[in-house]
Amino acid sequence: MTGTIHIVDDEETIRDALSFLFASRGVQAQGWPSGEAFLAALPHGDCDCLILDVRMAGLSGTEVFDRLRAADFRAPVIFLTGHADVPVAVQSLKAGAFDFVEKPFNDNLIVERAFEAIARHRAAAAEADTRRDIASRLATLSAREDEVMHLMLQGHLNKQIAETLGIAIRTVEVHRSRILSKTGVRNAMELARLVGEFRPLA
Amino acid sequence: MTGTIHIVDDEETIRDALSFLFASRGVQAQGWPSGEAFLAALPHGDCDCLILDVRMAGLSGTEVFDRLRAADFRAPVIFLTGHADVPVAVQSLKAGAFDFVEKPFNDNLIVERAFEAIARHRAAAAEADTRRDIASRLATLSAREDEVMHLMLQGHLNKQIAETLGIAIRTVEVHRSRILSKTGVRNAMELARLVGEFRPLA
DNA sequence: CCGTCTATTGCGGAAACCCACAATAGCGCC
DNA sequence: GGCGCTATTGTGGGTTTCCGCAATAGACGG
Repeated sequence: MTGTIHIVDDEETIRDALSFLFASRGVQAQGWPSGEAFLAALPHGDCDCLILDVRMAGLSGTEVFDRLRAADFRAPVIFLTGHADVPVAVQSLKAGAFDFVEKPFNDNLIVERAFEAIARHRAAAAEADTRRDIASRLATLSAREDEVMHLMLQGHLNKQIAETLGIAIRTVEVHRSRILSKTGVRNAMELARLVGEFRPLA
Repeated sequence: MTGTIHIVDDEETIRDALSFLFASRGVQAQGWPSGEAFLAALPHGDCDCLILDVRMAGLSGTEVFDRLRAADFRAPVIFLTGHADVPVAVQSLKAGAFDFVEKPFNDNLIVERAFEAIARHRAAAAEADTRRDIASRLATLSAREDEVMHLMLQGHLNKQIAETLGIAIRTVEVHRSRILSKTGVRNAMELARLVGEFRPLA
């Protein structure tokens, strides 16, 4: 497993222990003594997983989490907590946190959770790439082409689309051809697959 | 809001208070004094939401939850807990519980959570219905028809499918026609939409 | 004004799709 | 054996799709 884990905890012993633990597992780790310090650096691209303590001087873990979400931070967040607090745990999980681990924690457990979080993050990033690619292709379509595409995807014949839009069949054919060309597919079925991957066919 | 909520808690005062609260909001409620009693009755179809206490004599709430999941019980489960226990809360949520509420709870909060759970349950049930309908249609296809359908959905021409399967084009046309007829769609595009709703196009 | 792009349209020919009508063969079940 | 179902195939005719070639009109920006 490779990747980079960031650890935000105001207890230096925890930061160092976790950094050493992850380094021994082949993962890079960087510690931050406060939420403020981490937010000031905010390494979007160079963070595969964030381990975040709940209770800290200054900004609390949950406050940091709120700011990260507002900043569209996508890496998975594993909370550490030394004091049980069910509502905070429940709310954070429902808000998208990856996990909640109590201190003192088992080394194997924290590593396993972190590695799973990284794997999930990787998969989600790949899917986001695909969606971005498809979106950029669809963005090249003119308004009319977009209109024709939706009718195509609903299974309408060219003559039906022509009637609906009040244009000639030949015009529909031209739009169809340009849609397929711009999106890089060979036929309407491939287009359906492309758009289906992007979002549910509406 | 209509529906039926079941409440499992060994404290009679809690059961009665919640039953009364929900009845006053137009929702039917039924109380059970133990997990064992609820599991013995196990009202699959007549349960839109289950409110389940964590700490009970006999089977605990989480033990009941495990058994419900093993029994393919689909209604959303809201846990009540009077003693904070973060690992239990985290584990239950990750296992699919809808929410975790601490006692003593605010009436409005519990009602709001329950109503949202019911709404989610309804939406999920409707989606499951759609998937079941589609599955039953696809189940009517013969092995050969299924084979042809997949090639169709990949955008292959009839002549290509014929070559791939080593059969005549006319045979491919016959299979196509039967596939559309059996699935109740008008053309290949509608078929793609149907299958796309069922599962991602592979 | 000129160039670029989109939207629109027509003609004619080729390819692809669709299907009624008809038939044979194989398999499984009663 | 008879029946029902699936798989397969052919013929001929109609419909739909596709596209090269060609052209006009409008909007926008330099």
